[in-house]
Amino acid sequence: MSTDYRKTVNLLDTPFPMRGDLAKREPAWVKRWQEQKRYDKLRRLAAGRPKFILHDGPPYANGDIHIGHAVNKVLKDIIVRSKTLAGFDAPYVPGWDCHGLPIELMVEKLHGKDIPAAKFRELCREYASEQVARQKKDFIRLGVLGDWDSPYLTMDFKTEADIVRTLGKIHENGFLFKGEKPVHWCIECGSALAEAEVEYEDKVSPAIDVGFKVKDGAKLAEIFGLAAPVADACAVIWTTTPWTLPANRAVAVNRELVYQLIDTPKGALILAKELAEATLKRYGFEGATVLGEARGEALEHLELAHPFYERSVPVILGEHVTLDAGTGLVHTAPAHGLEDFQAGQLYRLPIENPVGDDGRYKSSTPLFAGLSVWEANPKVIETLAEHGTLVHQARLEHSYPHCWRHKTPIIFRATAQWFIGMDKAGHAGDSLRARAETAVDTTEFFPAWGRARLEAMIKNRPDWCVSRQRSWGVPMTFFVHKESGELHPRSAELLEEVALRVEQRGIEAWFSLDAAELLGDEAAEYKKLSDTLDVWFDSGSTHFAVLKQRPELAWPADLYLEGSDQHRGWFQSSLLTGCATIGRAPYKQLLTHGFVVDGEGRKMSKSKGNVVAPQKVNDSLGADILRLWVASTDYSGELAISDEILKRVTESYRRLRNTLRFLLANLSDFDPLEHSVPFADLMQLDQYAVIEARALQERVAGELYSRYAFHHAVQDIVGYCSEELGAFYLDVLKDRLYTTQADSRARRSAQTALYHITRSLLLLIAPILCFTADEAWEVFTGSDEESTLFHTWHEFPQLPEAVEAELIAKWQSIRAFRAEVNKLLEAERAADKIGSSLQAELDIEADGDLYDNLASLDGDLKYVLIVSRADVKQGAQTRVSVTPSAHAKCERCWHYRADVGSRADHPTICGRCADNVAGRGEVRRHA
RNA sequence: GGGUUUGUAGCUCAGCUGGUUAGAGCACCGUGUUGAUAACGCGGGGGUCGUAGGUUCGAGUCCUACCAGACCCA
Repeated sequence: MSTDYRKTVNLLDTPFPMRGDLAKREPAWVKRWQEQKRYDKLRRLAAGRPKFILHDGPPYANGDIHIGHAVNKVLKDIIVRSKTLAGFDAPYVPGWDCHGLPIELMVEKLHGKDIPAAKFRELCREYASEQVARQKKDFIRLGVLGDWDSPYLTMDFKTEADIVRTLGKIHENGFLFKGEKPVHWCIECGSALAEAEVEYEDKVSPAIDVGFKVKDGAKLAEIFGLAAPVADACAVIWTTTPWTLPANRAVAVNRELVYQLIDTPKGALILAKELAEATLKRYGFEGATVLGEARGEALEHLELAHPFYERSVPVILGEHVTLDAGTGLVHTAPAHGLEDFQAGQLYRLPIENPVGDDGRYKSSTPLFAGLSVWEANPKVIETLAEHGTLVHQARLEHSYPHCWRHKTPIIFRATAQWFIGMDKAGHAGDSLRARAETAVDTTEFFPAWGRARLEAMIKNRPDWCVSRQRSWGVPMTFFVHKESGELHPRSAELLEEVALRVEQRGIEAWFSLDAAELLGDEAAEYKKLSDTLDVWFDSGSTHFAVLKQRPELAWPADLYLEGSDQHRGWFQSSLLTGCATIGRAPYKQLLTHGFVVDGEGRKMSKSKGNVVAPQKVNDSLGADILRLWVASTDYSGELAISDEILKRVTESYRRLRNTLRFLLANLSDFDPLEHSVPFADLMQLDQYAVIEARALQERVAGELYSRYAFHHAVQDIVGYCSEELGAFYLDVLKDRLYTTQADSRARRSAQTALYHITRSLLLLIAPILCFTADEAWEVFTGSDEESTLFHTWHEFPQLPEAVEAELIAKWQSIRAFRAEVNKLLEAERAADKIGSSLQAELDIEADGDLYDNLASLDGDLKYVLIVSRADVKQGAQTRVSVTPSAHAKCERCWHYRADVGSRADHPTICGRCADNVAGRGEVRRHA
């Protein structure tokens, strides 16, 4: 009866299972790691290191997280973890954006609409808290490491106070001013509406064509190339809101369009050429004579008479003028339309708004004082007719904005608003736009085109209107003089007093404040501003409210990282508040990622049914798979996700996991303190393997992680596991690990190399596969208190550079040779001559360096090639002959050797195995 | 319509300043092994480099137009 030699082979097991079972096991790890307070422990460990501050862009506290949130948070987490491993103190304080309209709308939906303001704000606060809790749970489930016990919320009292202070600082620096701007206005509500509160419904309106008489007939003739001055000529506009005519300040034409002067029974009319025919038909003036043509730009500054007021209005140019409807000339009332307003700003037209809060003309309005705008419509038409300026009238059913609450038509109306000026010089003498442009210049962008995008936006953006007429928002805590409308001269000082109160009681401190408390007798002359701040101002101020305030953080941040939509959003609002308060951007680097799309590159939508929920991926495949998907995708464009893609990601994960499993198993009887072999004494193959591992780490940790090129890191790591380890080193190493004596130099040398490789590899994957890395790390270190986070990149041993260079060259040549041998072996296998490569024996001829390299391995060459015999002779050219071995197979090491059975007491095994089992053990020199 | 941006094997990605037969991992096919075994090794097939023009001795790499996407505006 023969011995069971399998038991003499070093086949080790590991508690690190082949299947991760991530979806099931991750939640338990999260729980345990939280109980161990790993984030806090890490803060203590990292104290004193150079800081790396990634400032979290606060997600809006409404709705469960979607895949885009997951991408964003995972990328941030990979960075925080990789920076930690790189030796930085990288605290991460997550945040939430808590004020604003969407929350108001949700609360109205849940609790109804007629709730007193104070109670309403309380409900909003409550709702936001619930949303934060829900999102937080999902973020934590993703493995995101951070200060989840004390995140920042824009509705924290302290934060609210600091948002107020930010506004104060901007005012002090001279960038805040009061202006006018048309807003959606509901007469019923008596207040401004946000876009989201506007519904479009059909409405019947009067549609009228109005003539604006040209004042200078000679100039007109010149423009249209006519010989004689034209009397009685009109520029004709078309409008469905006659009530806005009292506020008319101009007629807009398009620079590019061609206009005609046409002789009609109502005098000469100016119309856009392309619309002339249809328009004249409408008027019943078919067959009229065209007197001349001119481009829109020629008409600029032509003086016209207002259709019923003694007022002269100019022709202006506007790109918003199109051929969609009307006459190609557009009535422009800066007080009643956004485009009109913008055009008006360009031409410095008066914005004067004749309509009051109640939708009635102010008493100062000639002809229409006291009338509501709806009552005014027929009156205006009447008046036009009287003045002979009504060219045509009809009725039109069209889509018109309505109040979502009252279902009544709304109007556009200029109201007093507060702006942060872009071009107005601040007290320091420079404009915010200039500051912002400099700030963009000095910021580093990932990817680089982010700069162009932000630059373009800064260049073109209008003044920032920061005031809103809402209730759930940070108040603009200013006192305004009732008569003059000016801010209180002691605004800065008063604002700080208010801020101190807000710190204690939140924004309610302002809303419930009695002005007399701060102003004393002056209170009668001033009123509290009731406006709130644009929510973008809230999040745009977090660099001050969070980075500047929390001792563990620092200003400016090293990095902001958000989706590409935030060039218009948070990147910009933060840049502007940073520049307006402190004079520079609150970040040094800006990283942007694309949006998630489906496998076909289409955006996700419920209606298309192509939405991938992160919660679902977590619960089926595991967060590490989701994280690996994020990491292996090039985020600079869109990130595609689909079942197929996730399946491929899972395959990569398996490769990594199984590699780790093999490494851990073969290290399970290795104690680095006790068994390590000095690097210089390692077998050459092991030295080579360690050098390759070090090269990987240098590339991945040194270069790719610092450039945030995670998808390249994943490719390199997976490639390394497949090529370097699976296909070469580990495959070759198996014989030595399994068959040599457990504590032999040969085996400990291999294990020493594996130890370096494993430790390095686990730390390299740790930023991405946070669960798997720590699961493995606990096995690797034998402690469940341990974490990859508590360490920095592996420190590798080194040989003199020249020695290493020679070694690398040598083994590269051996591996190239090995690849050729594999092809030959495959041919033999195909010809049914051999099965396992160990059935083959090789007779090799080689010359030059190759000969030297192969010959230098002596008897160890066969192990490198995984054959039973490999003899090398010097020859003129490289030649390899493969022979199926004629010898018996050693039952223990599976090599086919002549000396199988040479020892009587071990008849079924080869000589070296006998030596390993019952002797002093074989000696390996090279591999 | 404007600004920014993407399009290389079934999937995810490489291909630097233009230069020999366009690479890798995974998937697929064949095969070996059964001491990484719902794993691992070996070999192999697979790409008109979105389309069409152009510049050049030579273009995936430069230019133009177009097509199909993405983000932000209008």
